Amino acid sequence: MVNNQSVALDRVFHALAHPARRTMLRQLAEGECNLTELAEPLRMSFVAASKHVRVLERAKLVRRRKVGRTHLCRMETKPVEDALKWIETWRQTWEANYDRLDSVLEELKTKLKKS
Amino acid sequence: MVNNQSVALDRVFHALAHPARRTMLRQLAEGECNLTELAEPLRMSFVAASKHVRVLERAKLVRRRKVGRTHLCRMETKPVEDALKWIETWRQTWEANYDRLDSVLEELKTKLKKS
DNA sequence: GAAATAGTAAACCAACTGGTTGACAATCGG
DNA sequence: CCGATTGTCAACCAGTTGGTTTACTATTTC
Repeated sequence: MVNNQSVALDRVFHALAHPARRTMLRQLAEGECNLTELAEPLRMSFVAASKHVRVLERAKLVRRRKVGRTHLCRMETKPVEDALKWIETWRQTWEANYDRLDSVLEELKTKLKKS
Repeated sequence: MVNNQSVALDRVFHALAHPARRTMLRQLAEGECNLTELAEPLRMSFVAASKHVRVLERAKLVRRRKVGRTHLCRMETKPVEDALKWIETWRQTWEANYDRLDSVLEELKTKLKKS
């Protein structure tokens, strides 16, 4: 059935995996921009930049609002929070286990010193 | 010059952008595994799984240790922490700006009520 | 109404992804 | 030594990504 939540995560992480899109997201964090403003700092054609915006939209990291002939883009934070939540759960597991591992190693080291 | 830090982030986010690799990472958070153990829960050939492990290695999320004929994989957390740090910085910006936007909107609403 | 601006759509391309199969190498257990 | 296990490598393939160019639409501005 290929979980929906999983597909959403796929898209978010994929969206974050390109420097041009991360640049856009940092810019969008400052506030709404239109496509021209988003494309301007990038060393690529306007069309290419427009495609990157679409990737961000597919990941629901960006919502678009048409105002006259310009398309204003606004950042959406929820999908990022979901991604962070996934990482956080994962982190809890590894911290539990790796901390345990570390204390086992520490115990071994202490025992070795005593012997 | 295409920043090195940026390439590292590209790889980490790309590594996280596939469900099979996330499954592997969740499993690795429990402790070291060999390739067979990592491949077993996935509905794909062993070779395909092995390629996913290589993607995780390229992102430095996994280190490999050869023990006899088995390859033990261990998770590395630093690259994830770096990725989280990037998101955190980004979040600080958007919280600053979107909170400000929200209070501006709140102020407007109050003024409207009064008039 | 004509020119400039903001953006989409379509065609194309090289490179990469994610999967397969088949053949091989190395190691372990009897 | 032989068979099973663990894993690699190479070739192949269809689909996606990330970029280009060229042509088009829609809106604003003069």
